[in-house]
Amino acid sequence: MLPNLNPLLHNQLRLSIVSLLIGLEKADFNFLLKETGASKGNLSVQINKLREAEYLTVSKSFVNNYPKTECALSPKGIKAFEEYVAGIKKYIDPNP
Amino acid sequence: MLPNLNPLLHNQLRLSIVSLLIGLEKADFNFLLKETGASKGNLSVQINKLREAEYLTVSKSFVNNYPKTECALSPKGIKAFEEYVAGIKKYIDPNP
DNA sequence: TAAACTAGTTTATAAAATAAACCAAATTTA
DNA sequence: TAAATTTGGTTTATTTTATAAACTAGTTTA
Repeated sequence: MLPNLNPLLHNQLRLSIVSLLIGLEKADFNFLLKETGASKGNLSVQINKLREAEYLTVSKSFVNNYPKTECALSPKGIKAFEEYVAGIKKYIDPNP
Repeated sequence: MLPNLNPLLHNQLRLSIVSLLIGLEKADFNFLLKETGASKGNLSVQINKLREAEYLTVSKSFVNNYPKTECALSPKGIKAFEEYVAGIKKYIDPNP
């Protein structure tokens, strides 16, 4: 039977965030905003959901007097992404 | 930028239905019920959404006095699935 | 003929996604 | 220097979606 897909990752915006972070290891709020095309509100909410699940860590600082929010995947997040990838492949790969 | 994912297919149950039908060309309600593990109500709703989008055709008949609902993917559904597969691969494939 | 079963559909509720509205601090402009 | 604008977000309200529970309609079995 087809495996369950982690509902936290089976969402376009959250999957985008994690997919981008997998390649980058670290990214700030505005980078994610531009790359995903999401609204600020939606991005903020989804980053928080991933943070609550401990899939990523969020560090806030001030750079040039402005607040700066940076995100980085945690090992837990990397593992969840890898499992999600293995799972979705069963749905999309006709020859497993 | 990462492509948008067809929201109709980016749902576990509907993706399961289409994924199963891609391999089978035709399947009845109870087969899909067993293979997906969904509730009857949920399966009924999601089949109807796919039918409304013309991703699959539904034919109803009577076999051994009982109603029988059969589903088959349409060319439109096959195309949508192929596009979805191409899209999600950009999210999960680190080396495109 | 009543109980249980088949094969679904409809509907009510819960959860999720999203955008709009908001906020505070910094900066620019008039 | 006061008002307007921009930055970098968060909170909240609304809409959409997903799901299960309840229901329908008919059949079989005891």
